[in-house]
Amino acid sequence: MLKGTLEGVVLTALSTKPTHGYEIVGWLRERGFEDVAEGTVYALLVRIEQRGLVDVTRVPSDKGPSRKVYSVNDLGQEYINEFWATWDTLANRLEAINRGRSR
Amino acid sequence: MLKGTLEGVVLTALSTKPTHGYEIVGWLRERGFEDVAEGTVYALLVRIEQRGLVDVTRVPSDKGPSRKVYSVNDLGQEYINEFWATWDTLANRLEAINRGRSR
DNA sequence: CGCCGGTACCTAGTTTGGCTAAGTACCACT
DNA sequence: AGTGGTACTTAGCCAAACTAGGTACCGGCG
Repeated sequence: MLKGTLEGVVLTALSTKPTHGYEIVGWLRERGFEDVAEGTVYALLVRIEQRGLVDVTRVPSDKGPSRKVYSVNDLGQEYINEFWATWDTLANRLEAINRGRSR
Repeated sequence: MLKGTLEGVVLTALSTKPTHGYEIVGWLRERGFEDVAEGTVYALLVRIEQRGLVDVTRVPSDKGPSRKVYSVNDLGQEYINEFWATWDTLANRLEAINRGRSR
């Protein structure tokens, strides 16, 4: 059911604080997305990079291999705004249906 | 972004009133899902039937070919409950992230 | 020194569930 | 006979999740 929302979520995370994939995974876990696979996140990051929604810089780490730090650019910010707008209308529609259902 | 939610929505619709595919499409259109393709709905109906979430009866129509009327069974109702539960937690998580984002 | 665990990233292949774009067929009405 | 609304079906595509690995860097420990 998550489909499509993960991208918006990750971009939103990156917009408040540019960071790298491994940390994003941890950030997601803290927010209830426990069973999002690492591979999913990395694939997603590749995708948003290819679409030009984020800028990337390599940053060395003292605890392991160098990190790819992603930061949201203008196009990405635009995407984020649209994402939350569509999320909002979808949530409203669903809420209306949920209220009307028989329980 | 709709992915996965359509099923729950359609099943919920069917749980309040058993009906056929063509009417479901209209029902969806009235509730903001204007651009859900007919093919999508019929494919979805086949899916939920194969999973045993609905029972089907053929009902003749005086305006066209006979209708396949779907009604939600116990298993389907269970699915609906789970669907709204997961939707709820997802919506809460998203809302929390949305509140926290920089605008 | 070697290896283990944590950090960090990447890939191939599959499944799911949308989409388009057709086609079929029934019926009423003109 | 043809048109338009009703009603269902199918084949094939694509995005985005998933599984299930692999690679590599680093510090610390025996």
